[in-house]
Amino acid sequence: MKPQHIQELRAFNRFYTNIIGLLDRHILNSNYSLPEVRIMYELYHRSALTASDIIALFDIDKGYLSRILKKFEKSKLINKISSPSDKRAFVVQLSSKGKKEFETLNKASDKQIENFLKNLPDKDCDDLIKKINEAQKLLKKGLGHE
Amino acid sequence: MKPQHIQELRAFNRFYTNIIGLLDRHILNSNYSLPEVRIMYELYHRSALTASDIIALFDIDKGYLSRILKKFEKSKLINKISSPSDKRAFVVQLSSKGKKEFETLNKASDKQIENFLKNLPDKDCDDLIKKINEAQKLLKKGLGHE
DNA sequence: TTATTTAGTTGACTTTGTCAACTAAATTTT
DNA sequence: AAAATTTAGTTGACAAAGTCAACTAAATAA
Repeated sequence: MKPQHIQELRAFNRFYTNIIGLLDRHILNSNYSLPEVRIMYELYHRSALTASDIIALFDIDKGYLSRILKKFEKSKLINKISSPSDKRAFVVQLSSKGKKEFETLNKASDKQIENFLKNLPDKDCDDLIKKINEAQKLLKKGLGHE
Repeated sequence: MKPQHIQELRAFNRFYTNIIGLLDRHILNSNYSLPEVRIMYELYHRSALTASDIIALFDIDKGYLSRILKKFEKSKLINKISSPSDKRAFVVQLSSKGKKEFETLNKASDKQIENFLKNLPDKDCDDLIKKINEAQKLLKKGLGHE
């Protein structure tokens, strides 16, 4: 690794922090915070998780999570099913209202990205996706050795 | 652009949000918040900016910025030089203490990235940087048409 | 059985960020 | 040039986001 590499990766990080910030701003105009949406995302895709699972996934404070789930419960986005095998724990699932809500957010995010990509000629778009996929693969390789 | 592209870019965004979050956690153990460090970064590299310049750069709330600069001033990281041409405005510069402080943070960030990259074989590292640079170029092209 | 650990909750708190009202100087309009 | 508007930055009041530690109750280990 050359010293230059460090500087270039950091430059990319600054750049991409801005992009992500821009995209996230969008979500922040919804009624949900970033962590909330990410939790919904996981619940949507994994169907059932305990609070502890979510803590492990995101390394989020358990008090904070507890409140987020309480908010979700209050607005009927989730069902808490108390685990029969462990009476302290419960499994969380998105309710159908929760699923619908997530799908709405998800579609909006898709639209946003679509809108962004549509300014890029097809060839460039194809290239871009190839490159980020390859980059991601390499990054994962790097992380694997942590 | 194919529908698949949207999904892949979004997957990358989720992935990279985690990476950035991981890297930033580091800064958050320093005595500075992310916006603070980013402001220092700009001051370090551009040498002199007005508060309005900074607002334009980051699209940050001016009240919030005002307090950040006040904090910097209190800990003698910056000098406020009131502009002779506009008595409402002032130009901000890092003091030598401020420069030193930033350099310390900056070195720690370099180390962190170095540490991350050192797990990646040289060839991969080279590839990775090429790919993110190319991706960045394409992304900028996309943004240019917004 | 006692001790320890684990799952989740709650209260008190800090940090981060937003909003609107405000002062003073600069600029535009008439 | 006087009045009206805009711009630069500050301040107070507040909301949202996040942290920390004490707590209950159940599970597991000694």
